[in-house]
Amino acid sequence: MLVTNDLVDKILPILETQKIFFIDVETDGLEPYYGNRICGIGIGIASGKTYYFPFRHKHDQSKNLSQEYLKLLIGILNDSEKLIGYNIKFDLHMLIQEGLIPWDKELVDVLVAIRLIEKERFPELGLSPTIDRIFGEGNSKYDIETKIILRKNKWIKDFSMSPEKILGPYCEEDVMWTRKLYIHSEYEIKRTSQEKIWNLQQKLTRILLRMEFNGIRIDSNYCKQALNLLNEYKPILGKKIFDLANREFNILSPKQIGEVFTDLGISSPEITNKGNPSWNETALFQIDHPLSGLIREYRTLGKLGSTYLEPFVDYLTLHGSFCNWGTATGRLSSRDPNLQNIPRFITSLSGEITLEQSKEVQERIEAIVRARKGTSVLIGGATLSAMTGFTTEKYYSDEDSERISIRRLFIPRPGYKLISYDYSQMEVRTFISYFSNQRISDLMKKEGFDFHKEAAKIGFNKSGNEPDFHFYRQMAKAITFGIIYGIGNARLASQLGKTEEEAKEYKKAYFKAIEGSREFIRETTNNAQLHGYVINKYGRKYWIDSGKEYVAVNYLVQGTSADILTERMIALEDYFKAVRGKMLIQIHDELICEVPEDSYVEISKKVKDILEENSLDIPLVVDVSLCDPSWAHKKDLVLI
DNA sequence: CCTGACTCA
DNA sequence: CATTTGAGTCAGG
Repeated sequence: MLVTNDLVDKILPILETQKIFFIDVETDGLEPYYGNRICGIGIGIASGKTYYFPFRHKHDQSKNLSQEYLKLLIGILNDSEKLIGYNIKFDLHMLIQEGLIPWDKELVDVLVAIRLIEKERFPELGLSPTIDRIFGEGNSKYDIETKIILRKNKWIKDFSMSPEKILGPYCEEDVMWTRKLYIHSEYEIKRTSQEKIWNLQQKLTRILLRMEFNGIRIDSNYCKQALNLLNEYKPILGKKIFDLANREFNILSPKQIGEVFTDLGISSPEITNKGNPSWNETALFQIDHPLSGLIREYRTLGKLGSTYLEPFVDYLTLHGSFCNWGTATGRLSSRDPNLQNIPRFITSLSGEITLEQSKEVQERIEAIVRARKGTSVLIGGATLSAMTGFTTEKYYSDEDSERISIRRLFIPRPGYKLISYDYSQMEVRTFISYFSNQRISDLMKKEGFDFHKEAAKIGFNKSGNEPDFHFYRQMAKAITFGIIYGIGNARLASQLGKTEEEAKEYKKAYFKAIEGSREFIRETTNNAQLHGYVINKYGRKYWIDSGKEYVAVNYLVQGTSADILTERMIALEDYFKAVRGKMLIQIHDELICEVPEDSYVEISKKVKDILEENSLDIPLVVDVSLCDPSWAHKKDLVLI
């Protein structure tokens, strides 16, 4: 029902009697924190009745309800107990701009429920494709027809341009279908015994809403400074490349890079997934020509600028969005911007050749070289320039004006400290928990326990003091991740820099050392084959295609880890409410938070305890670091 | 193995 | 001519 000025006084009292609402808002754009606003609100109630309240349609403003009524409606929503919507965080951010206070309400995202019950992972997760899948093709006709009208009239980028007569019924259909999907998914979740995981996911929605609402502060001065530095240096580097190549070309185009190298008589040592010559980092590492190092450098700078500096330069606070739907395993994903892949390394602009590098950088290079041992031309000092034509490093210092750290952009609000809480070797611990290896479980309770070191000791019969022990630790580490990721023997071998036969031998020794691991993997794969699904420790069900059973172990380990963190974030919510702490970013096994600076040490002690506790009884260890004054300055925080 | 963003063609 | 699409690359776990 389209709510008009003569109806509104009769309808609001009906809504006042309700505690649960289905909601869908229409807006003039997608960015609630950068000026976009609601033009109308769709509301559904338990009986199935739906209403559309137009407030800011530009087409015929006489049909809009006054701002007084908007306030009254928000008041009614504020008195409710439960709000249900499809991709509900978007609607809530918009409603927050109008005064909605959702922080103690039950918030239900029907999209999240749908993802738990659909066997297949469909790429189309919008409301209309979903109702077609679940209730039959053709049910979303209203959506297609409305979108055609909107597009034809150029209203598609700003729905508020359209008349309420068009958008109202459309919005009400959305609300109606949201309700139907909700009823359906409630039933299906019970039928597939996923109540536990659904309960966690539901609570997580409110936490993610809060994180997105909080946002994270950006040091825009540093951002501008870094961008200037980059823009000064990039043309110089470009010119160097053109001089060496004896021509101008688009350095970011793999195709054109290929042409340049072909003309120099150099062919690619790698191929892409589609079988074309590849010019990625691994390939360039193996090419003994000064161009390859410079191209790698140019690409890194390009990425830094276009992905991590330019998009942030006009903002003081970044409000990304975290999705608790969409991933195969139950992890979160992050977008607009993606805050889960902010570079850890620091990029040096001077083009210097640095031989002394941090352990982390060394390992990175070693891994690449090892992967191509035998075919690599990377032997001896002559090729070092290709390898280290530029450097990336781990530690940032303010004095160094020739280096750029993206994490340096991220700072706390005034009055707060930025703290990072990191799970130590979380996936490994989850992996071990699947086959109750008591001996390792006991060791894992100790602070600073290094699983890879231990695996190398017992797997390869080492004491830990051998000169080549580092090598064996790397082997053990590669095998552990290889197993968790479900990679085949061939890829493991290439990663180890060994033949397939040798890799198998290493794996055998490993399985023998880590008692129970082989049986766990075998059983999991068998279950996937037998039933077509596996179930993780929280009851999350993963449907697995025949022939892809090797993903099952990864799904269980990655998914259970993700669900542990979800459970712990829920546990943190109440405590943070009491002490004014804020969760800002989750990166799978790490939580970046803002904590009041006057008591950050005491609070962090408690947070560590909360995060280490868990209902699965896995011995988890959380490392706490202070990021002061920025994320780039991350340092261990000793808590006594 | 699980992601998302950007660029080119 | 503008917009969409697939491939390639690379940032994180």
